[in-house]
Amino acid sequence: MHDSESPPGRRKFRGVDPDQRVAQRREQLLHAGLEAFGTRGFQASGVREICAEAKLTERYFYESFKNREALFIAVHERAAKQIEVLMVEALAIAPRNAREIPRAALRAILGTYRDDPRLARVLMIEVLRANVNDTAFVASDAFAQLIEQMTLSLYPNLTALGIDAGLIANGLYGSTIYIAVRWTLDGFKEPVEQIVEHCAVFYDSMMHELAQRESVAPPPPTPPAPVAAVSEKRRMPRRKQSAR
Amino acid sequence: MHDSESPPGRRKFRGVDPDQRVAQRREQLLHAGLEAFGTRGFQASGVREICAEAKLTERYFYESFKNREALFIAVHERAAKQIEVLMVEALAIAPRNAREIPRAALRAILGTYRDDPRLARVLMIEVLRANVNDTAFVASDAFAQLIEQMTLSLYPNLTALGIDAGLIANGLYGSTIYIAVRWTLDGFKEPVEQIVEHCAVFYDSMMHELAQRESVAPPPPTPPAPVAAVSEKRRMPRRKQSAR
DNA sequence: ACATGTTGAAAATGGTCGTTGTCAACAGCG
DNA sequence: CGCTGTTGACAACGACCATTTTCAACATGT
Repeated sequence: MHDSESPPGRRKFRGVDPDQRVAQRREQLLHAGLEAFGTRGFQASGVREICAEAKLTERYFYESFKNREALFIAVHERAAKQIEVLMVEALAIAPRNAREIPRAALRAILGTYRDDPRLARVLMIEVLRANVNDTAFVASDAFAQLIEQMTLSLYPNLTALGIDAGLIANGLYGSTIYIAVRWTLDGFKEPVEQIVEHCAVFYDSMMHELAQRESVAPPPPTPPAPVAAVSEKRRMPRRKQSAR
Repeated sequence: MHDSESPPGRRKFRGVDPDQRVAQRREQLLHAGLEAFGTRGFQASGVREICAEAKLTERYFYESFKNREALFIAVHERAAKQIEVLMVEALAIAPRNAREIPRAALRAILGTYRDDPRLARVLMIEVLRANVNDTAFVASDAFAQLIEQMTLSLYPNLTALGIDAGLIANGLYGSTIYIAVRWTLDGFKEPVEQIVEHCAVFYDSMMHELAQRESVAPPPPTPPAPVAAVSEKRRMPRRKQSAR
């Protein structure tokens, strides 16, 4: 530890200045982390291994990340962001009805998982193994948010029926995750479209079920209503991240 | 390590002979393991800690278990067996129809989880963190088996519709797990019956959806048919446990 | 060229865990 | 009683890993 006195005399190195070099190393570590966590898993990926893969030494690891978990969180965040962007793009050009919206989102997500299984593993499997937060199970990513938003906008008076839209969204999320994980662990044998359709059965059937329950209950029936547009990302932290 | 020559002079101790003493210590370790894994989690439970809780020393740990994972597997197996027995008992006295069968099973399982949250944590959460098997996600316990069996007996010609009953069962399983985990992490605030009903929505809606799809497809329609009795435990290892 | 920032390689530190061993006190049993 | 199995408490060893530190070689720019 140096004194925090003298201006730390920053200097370029091979044409790039310190901040850029740090960012570059951080990038290498993120790549290596995705590769390691996404193929060998969190537990099996030691810091040394990751550094070797990044062609860096441990010193630079701790330059950018507090510890291994911090790297995992960063890798996970980037992967989640990537998936979210792809999903939102797919939804933007999808027909705005209750049948196509889930299918568009599922196609985007599942297709991405098949194209890069490391994302599938990091986002669905390893996230549960790292001590990231106890609530990784709970609807907390963009996909789950969308489900709840969609459910609520389709059937705004579910609560009058004694149904908690959050729980339903969580269950739908779980059904998708479990099917997707099984597909992943099986090595993506079936075509994407088949998995999409199997996942979509849950969304279709839930929509029908909820529509029917509404139709035999108090408020005015709302038949095959078009779902509300997927507007801006309305991030509402459903649950506090357990502060490590 | 002794010579394996002389009959190792076994002797009683406080009225019990060696085998019983070993079994008794194993029992203590299983109890301590459930307590440790079920409250603090797998990662946070070291061998020394578990031994202290069992009021035994490490020597006796390795007498009964090869390592910490082996203990976890044993704890998990016992918990799974316990849940399975309770579920089968509940099903035995439940009305044999598609509405009550899932509810009876869900009531038994969720009630047990609320009465002993350690079981919930070990069976749903920690099992994914221990290196037990990669396929903990995949339908592999008695509950998931029941789901698939029930689905298939209700709608034997799903395959003709291009629907894989195994995937559907896996998805139903996932929806239940995710709802149950959320309930668990929330501290079991809602009453059991409310969670049962939310989980049951998925089973109800799936039954309706599949019935409708069958009715508009080739084979003869089979309206609200009674589900086949839950006969003997037909254990068919769906997937090989990753060895080691 | 010289002082200093920067890098790569690797050693040092500290902790945990699996595993084995030591030792004194105690219990069964001839 | 006295021999030996048995127990409990705990030290000891080696391995592994995360994290920190050292050090010599190299790059920069003045």
